[in-house]
Amino acid sequence: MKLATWNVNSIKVRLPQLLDWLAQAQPDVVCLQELKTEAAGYPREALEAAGYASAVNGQKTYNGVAILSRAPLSATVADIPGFEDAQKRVLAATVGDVRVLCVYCPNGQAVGSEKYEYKLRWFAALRDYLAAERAQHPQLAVAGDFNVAPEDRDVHDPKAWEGQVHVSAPERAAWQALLETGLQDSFRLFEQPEKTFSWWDYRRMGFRRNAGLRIDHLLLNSFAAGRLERAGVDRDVRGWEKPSDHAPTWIDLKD
DNA sequence: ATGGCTACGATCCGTAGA
Repeated sequence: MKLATWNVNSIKVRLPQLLDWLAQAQPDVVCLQELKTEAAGYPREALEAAGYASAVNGQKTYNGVAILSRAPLSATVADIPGFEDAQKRVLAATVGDVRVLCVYCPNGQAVGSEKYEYKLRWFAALRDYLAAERAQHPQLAVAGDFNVAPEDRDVHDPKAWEGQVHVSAPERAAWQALLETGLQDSFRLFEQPEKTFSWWDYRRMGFRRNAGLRIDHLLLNSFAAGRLERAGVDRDVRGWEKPSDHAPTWIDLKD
């Protein structure tokens, strides 16, 4: 089973690239973030024609997440149960024997801002949700845009980013707390090329300079991690016409 | 020191992303 995550930065604008990438990469399950549309504007039929069922938690203009799957999706749950939040950032579904959570974690804007405080509160709620899900499901995968670069090697210029939002100590501690529910960062279970990133700024030729961050992640509990064969980033997609600022990030699990 | 691009929604600029 190939499981991927991609922040598409508008599903309407990115549909052609998404269809091209699906045909090329042949993933079985895909978590999408930043749909920027309500379910009514979601291209369900086009994706069905490409062979994928969709579960959608949409929102106008901002946020919005979906899970695509070739196999049927069941036990769909939107948002973080018990956490009051108007922003559509979370969607869970079961595919085969794997519980899949799609997450679009808050950006945080700037350290100390109101949005930063929201980001930390949101991560605490996610942590509790993951702990509960892990207790309920033998195999758990959490995939999405976490908006945290876990270590300095996940940052193109750690000195320039020091203390900034996405790398600040409280955000990295919040990331660590997610792992401590019993999850592993699949990407780091393999030798990986240095300076592998999943996001590059649209400005200042960020992609051409490889001025990026690794902020899109796939977390697995130990049972799911035992099936892990490969992990990577489809970096080329960031160089396509009219790209998202994120590249698809994926893992292969043994069947 | 700032903004640099892209998407969106209601315009011809503000908000947001990271």
